[in-house]
Parts: sequence; structure tokens; C-alpha cells
Amino acid sequence: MGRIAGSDGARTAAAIRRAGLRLIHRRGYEAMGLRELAAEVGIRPASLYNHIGSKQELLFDLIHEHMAALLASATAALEEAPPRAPARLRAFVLHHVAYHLGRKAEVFVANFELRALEPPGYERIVAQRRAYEAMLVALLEQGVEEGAFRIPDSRVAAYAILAMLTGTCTWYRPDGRLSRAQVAAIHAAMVLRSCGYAEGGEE
Amino acid sequence: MGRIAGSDGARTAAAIRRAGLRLIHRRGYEAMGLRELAAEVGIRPASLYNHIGSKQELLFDLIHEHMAALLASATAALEEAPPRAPARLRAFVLHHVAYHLGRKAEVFVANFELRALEPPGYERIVAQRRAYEAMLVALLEQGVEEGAFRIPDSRVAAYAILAMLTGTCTWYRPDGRLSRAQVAAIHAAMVLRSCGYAEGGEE
Amino acid sequence: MGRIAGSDGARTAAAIRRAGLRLIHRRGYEAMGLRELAAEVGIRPASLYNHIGSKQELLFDLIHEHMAALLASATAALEEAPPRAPARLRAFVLHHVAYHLGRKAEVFVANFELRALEPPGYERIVAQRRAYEAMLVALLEQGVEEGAFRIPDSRVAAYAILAMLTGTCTWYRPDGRLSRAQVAAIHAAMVLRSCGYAEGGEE
Amino acid sequence: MGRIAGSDGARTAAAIRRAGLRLIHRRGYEAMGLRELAAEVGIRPASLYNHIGSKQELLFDLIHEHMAALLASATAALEEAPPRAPARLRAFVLHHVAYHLGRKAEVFVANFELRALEPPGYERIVAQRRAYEAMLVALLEQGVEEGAFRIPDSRVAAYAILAMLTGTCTWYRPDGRLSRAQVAAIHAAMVLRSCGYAEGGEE
DNA sequence: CATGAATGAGATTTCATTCAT
DNA sequence: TATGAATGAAATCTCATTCAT
Repeated sequence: MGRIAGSDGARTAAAIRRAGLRLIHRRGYEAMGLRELAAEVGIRPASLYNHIGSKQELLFDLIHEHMAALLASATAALEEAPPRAPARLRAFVLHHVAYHLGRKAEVFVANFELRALEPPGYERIVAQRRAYEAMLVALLEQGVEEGAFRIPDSRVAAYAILAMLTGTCTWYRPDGRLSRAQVAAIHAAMVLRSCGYAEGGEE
Repeated sequence: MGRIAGSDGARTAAAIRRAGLRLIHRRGYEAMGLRELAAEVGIRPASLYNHIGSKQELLFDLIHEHMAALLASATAALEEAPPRAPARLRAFVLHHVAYHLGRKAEVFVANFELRALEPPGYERIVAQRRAYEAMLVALLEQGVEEGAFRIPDSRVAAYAILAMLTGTCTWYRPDGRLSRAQVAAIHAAMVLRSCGYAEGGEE
Repeated sequence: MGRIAGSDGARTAAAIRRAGLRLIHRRGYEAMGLRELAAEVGIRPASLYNHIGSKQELLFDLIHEHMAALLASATAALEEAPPRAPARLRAFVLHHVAYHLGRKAEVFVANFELRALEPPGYERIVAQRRAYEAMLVALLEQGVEEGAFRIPDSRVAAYAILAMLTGTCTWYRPDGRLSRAQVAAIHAAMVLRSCGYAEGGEE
Repeated sequence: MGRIAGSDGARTAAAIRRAGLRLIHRRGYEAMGLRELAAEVGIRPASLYNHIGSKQELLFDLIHEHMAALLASATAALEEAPPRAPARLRAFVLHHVAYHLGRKAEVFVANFELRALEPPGYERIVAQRRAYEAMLVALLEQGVEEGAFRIPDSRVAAYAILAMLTGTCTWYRPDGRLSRAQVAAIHAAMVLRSCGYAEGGEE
């Protein structure tokens, strides 16, 4: 009934988030029960509420933090990249793929459980997604201005590229035949070509 | 209690499938309640079981039929296409995009609710997906053999292409600025280029 | 799982209302659990919802029906009464006391659980209470006009009288020393005197 | 920081009782949560237990103290009153009404939440209530012996009078048209008349 | 074919309370 | 004295499903 010797609030909270992410990834937000989550963490269901406001709030926090980290990380990656669009696009793709393949659970949750978010939080996440998409759109338009890319519709192209890149999470296995870097490189090449950019002296 | 005059079993069954598809699309399989479905159809929950075996079976049927129709339709599209790989890939892409954009609900359900399928049916659907993917993989390898495509890994490329194409369903709006054919054409161009095939003067 | 042979919806619904009334009376609305109610009725908690919309709705229905019956019954009693105010007031009191003592549970619930009603229903019950109070206020004012009663404030007097009369429910025991009619008669005399009406020839 | 040891604790305990009384009055004992109470006081729920034994004990204390104060106050009022029954009854009524109208929350809690008291404490409060009722019964019987009152059943009359007087708490508003003294006077007149005592020159 | 009624299981969340710190 | 964390129990209510009618 009282505090178990050695228990630690911060550790429990982190365990809840970790287990919650894994369970939502594996079974879906609706399908995951809080009994299940509590059992995974090693506490009783009622104790969850010492650390989360509600199931919905847990979902929001998980997605929100992932998106915030993604935005920050992508921004940093672009800041370090060279100024010309093709190199920047390559940097963006390499970063996106490597980052996503290292966070499959977060990516699934952030993409497939968006619809489970209720209005107050839903809009905030959508705004974050828009900001991320805007980074790529701007990049593509820069390339078009530079004359490096041939793209009929930069918004459509951005969506197509993001879908392609994020799709890696559905089939990639860390213990498979390809490393994350290899997958990233393959996609970088495909993306640049899909934008009409002929790499190296090939053209 | 009895049958309402003029009611028609087949029509009711079809209505259930239609409403089920829409509701699963809108809210997710787990989140859709059978009460909700029954209400949408205009019958009582218990009556659903005169037309479906179970909620799980309804989901399987919906996905299975979609996949079967997709396979048949894609096969037919390729049969009508010219023999060389670039033209066939173009035909495949145009068909995939147009077909998917006309069936957004089915596509969402078949892709995002796969995890809600239980083992007996799950494997069957996965087999169908593999068969569809195999069509594209074969096509890409044909192009490589013909010397028309430069692709480091045809399986990875197939996944990347399918993710890009299917991703259209997440943002396309029928009443938007682009027609389905336009979106299909944009993607056909991107896909062919991403395979290292230079359109226009190179062909 | 299916319908138990001999089960009857109307009978179950009535049993729920009867048991609900008794339990709310005995333990209070908040303190009564739906498990308890279901057990009393002989069904499982989930089955309650085939007959009630919610716990709150059950409470409202119980109170609403009691108030409606009380209003109708009191109106009928006054219609049969002679025209002069003292006789009418006597009739009102006799009716009120006899009616209330025969329905102690309903009276308790309608008076003490009013605060548990949520806004939509709360106002409707308050309106019914006001209508009932208005009957007595009108009666007292009629008596004042006739010169039979001496009352400084008819609204205060009405509240005082109703409190006195309804209070009988808190101590009356059907198996006690006094019959309902005797209690009613005692209160009729007290009420009439409290209004300054000297019975008979002032005795 | 210079705080006098204990002064904070006593203040906190008093704040808990004050807030507890208000919350139980407003929402009922069962409906009031200790989280709510703690929030009102500005501490965490666990800290409540440094000041109260349990929720049940808090309820008992609140009621017990109210009843003790009421008994003491009424006893004092009667000690100062003249010896004859009518004057004493008038004094009792004036005191009861004025005292109650100044303590509506305590009165509600002591009357409507009695049923929430568990056996050990319940009996003690009931004994206090009996003692208070006995004061009035004795007074009425004194009046009958003096020939001043005509009462068929002094116990029933006592209950009726107390119900009437205490009922004032349900409708009286301090900012309304009548002062507490006026309400008390109106009721004193009604009570005396209801006992068959004709005031002023009527006798 | 449709349905009312019933149900076991479980949903998320709150309850009062405890206890080590 | 105050509190964060934990808990058993229970809260109301929904779930998919069944079956006699």
C-alpha cells in the first residue's frame, strides 16, 4: 500500500512511457489496455495515474515529443549541410531515413495513431507535421530555383518523398541484410533521381 | 421481431459491408463498435449476426476482397500493356495510383488495420500483399535486365515505390486542385526517374 | 448468454425500479452501486443497461414519476373537496400526509436526492415542486381572503407547513402506535390552528 | 522561518473542517472526494491524514460538534426564559430558528448525512438528537399540564414542530426579503397557535 | 430475418487510504 | 507536517456475442 522500497517516480514514469510506446506500436492505441500497460511496467492499473493524466494524454505526449525531437534533429542536420539544394536534399533524406529506422515504434505511433488523438492535441501535432513537411517543400523549391530539380508540383513531390522514406519503417529489420546507412543511401539516390537530378557526371 | 416487409437480406449484407468499411476507415477497427455499425445500417446489433460471422470476419472479408480485386485489376492492366519494362512500369504506376485514389477507404483499411487481423486470416492477406509486391519486383528486375533501370536493390526499390504511391491516399482530395490522372502522371514520372530511367529524349 | 427462459423485459424493468428506489432510499444515490442494484434484481450489472439509460436517468425517472403522481393525486383530492378554504386545507393536509406516509421511499428520494440530479433533469423536478407548492400557497391566500386564516406571509407559511407534513416520513413507522389516518388528523388540526383558524365554534 | 510550531497545523485542521463542511453541504458526503477537499484546503490528499482520522471521522466530528453546540445553546436559551410554558416555547422556537438559519451548512449535514454515519458514531448522534427532541417534548407536556396547550400527542407534535422549524433552512436566503428574526417570529406564532395557544388578547 | 434480453469480460478511471521519505 | 507513490476495491459503463422468441 505504501511506497515500495526503492521505487522511484521518475523511473516509473519513464517505464510507463517506454512500455506504452511499445504496446501502442504492437497492438494499437485502442487495442492496448491500461491493465496490460500496468502489468508490463510492474505496477497496478491505479498507480498509472500517479504518472499520467489519462491514456489519451500519454498518447499525445508520446507523439508530441517524437515530433519535437524530429523537428529539432532535422533542423540541426540541415544547418550542417552545404548550401546547394541537391546536397541539402541528400542530407535531409539520409537524416530522415536513419532517424526513422532507429525509432520505428515512435514513427508508427506518430503516423498511425494520429486519428486516435482528440481535438485539443490533434491540431498541435498536425501543426508539427506541417512544419516538417514545409522544410522539405522549401528544399524542393530551392532546387527548382537553382535549376537542379525538375518537379511539376513541389507539394505533391514532398508528400510522395516522405511517404516513400517513412515507408521504410514498415519493412526494415535491424537484423536484416542491409544497414540503416545502406537503406538511407539507396533512398537518397532514388529521391534525387525522382527529382530529376542526375548525380555525379552521369547525365 | 420478424422480417420487415420489403427487407432484403442481400441488400442488408451489402449495407453492412459498406457502412463497416466507412466506419473502420473513419474510426479504426478497434474503435468502431458494432452498435454503431448496426445503427448506421438501421438494424439492431443482434441482427448483424445474420449477415456476418463476427467483427473480425467482417474485417477480413473487407480486406480480402479489396486485395483480390486489386490483384485482378493490376494483372489485367499489365496484360494490356506493351512488353518493355518502362512502359509496363508506367502502366503499373498509373493503374495503382488511379485505382487507389478511387478506393481510399479500402486502402486505408487494408493497410492500417492489417495488425487487427488475427492469425488465420492475417497470413492470407499477407500472402496477397506479397503477390502484389512480387508483380512490381518482377517488373523492376525485367527493367534491369533490359538495361533500362539502374536499381541497387529491387526489393527495397519496390517497397519504396509502393510506399510512395500508396501514400497518395493520405493527402489526396477528390475535390482538390489535381485530378486522379494528374496525380498518377506525376508519380509515374517520379517513379521512372527514381529507377534511373530518363524519359523524353533518352528513350 | 441468451435469454433465460421465462425472463420478461417489462418485469425486469419494474424490478430494477423497485429495487433502485429501495436502495437509493436506504443508502443514498451516490452510495448505491450498480453492482448492488443488479444483485438485488438478480441479474448481472451489464444487463441493467437493457432497461435503463444510466444511473442518473434511473434517478430522474423515479423522482419524476413520483412528483407527477403526487401532483395528479393532490389535484384530484382538491377537486373533490368543498369550496371553502379551511375544508380544502384540511383535505390537502389529509391527502398529503396519507399519500406521503404510504410512499416513504419515494418521498425521501424525491426530497433528499434532488441535489444528485444533473441540470437537464434538475430543473424539471424543481418546476414540479414549485407547482405543488403553488397549490398550497393559493389555498392559504384563499383562506386569508375569506377571512378564515391569519397568515403574515403565505409563502413562508406554505414552506413551514410542507416541511412539517413531509417530516412525518422521517419518524413514522407503519407498525407503530398510530395509523396513517391518525397522524394525518393530528397534523390537520395543527396546521389549521397554525393558520389561526379555530375549528368548530372555537371550541 | 520563525513560524510558531503548531500554529500552522491548527490552522490547517480548521481549514479542513471548514472546507469539509462546505463541500459536504454542497455535494453530499459520498459525492465529496478527499482529493477535492485537499485541493480546497491547498494541500495534497495524503496530508489530510495528519489532521483527520478518516473521512468518516471528519463527518462524525462535524455533526457531533454541531449537535453539542446546539444542545448547549438551546439549554442556555431556556435557562434564561421565563418559567411558563408558552413563553418558554416561544424562546425555544426563536432560538432554534435563529440558530439554524445562521448555520445552514451544519444543519444540512447533521440532518441529511446522518445515514452516512457508520454504527459507532451513528448511535451517539442519534442520542444527541433524542436529547434535543426531549427538551421540546418536555416543554410541550409542561404546557399541557399548565392547561396552556391542547396537544393530542406531544411526541408527534414535537416532531412536527421540529420538522417545520428546521425546514426553514431549505428555503431561507440571508439576502432575501425577511430577516432571520422575522422568520423566527412568524414561526413562533405558527407554532404556538398549532399548540392551541391563542396569543395576545384572544386567551 | 430481426430482435430484446442477457452476459462475461473488460474498458478507463476514481476512491479512500497507507507509508517511506 | 507534508508529500509522492502505491494500492485494493470499486466506480459506471461498453464490448462483442448468444439465444429464445
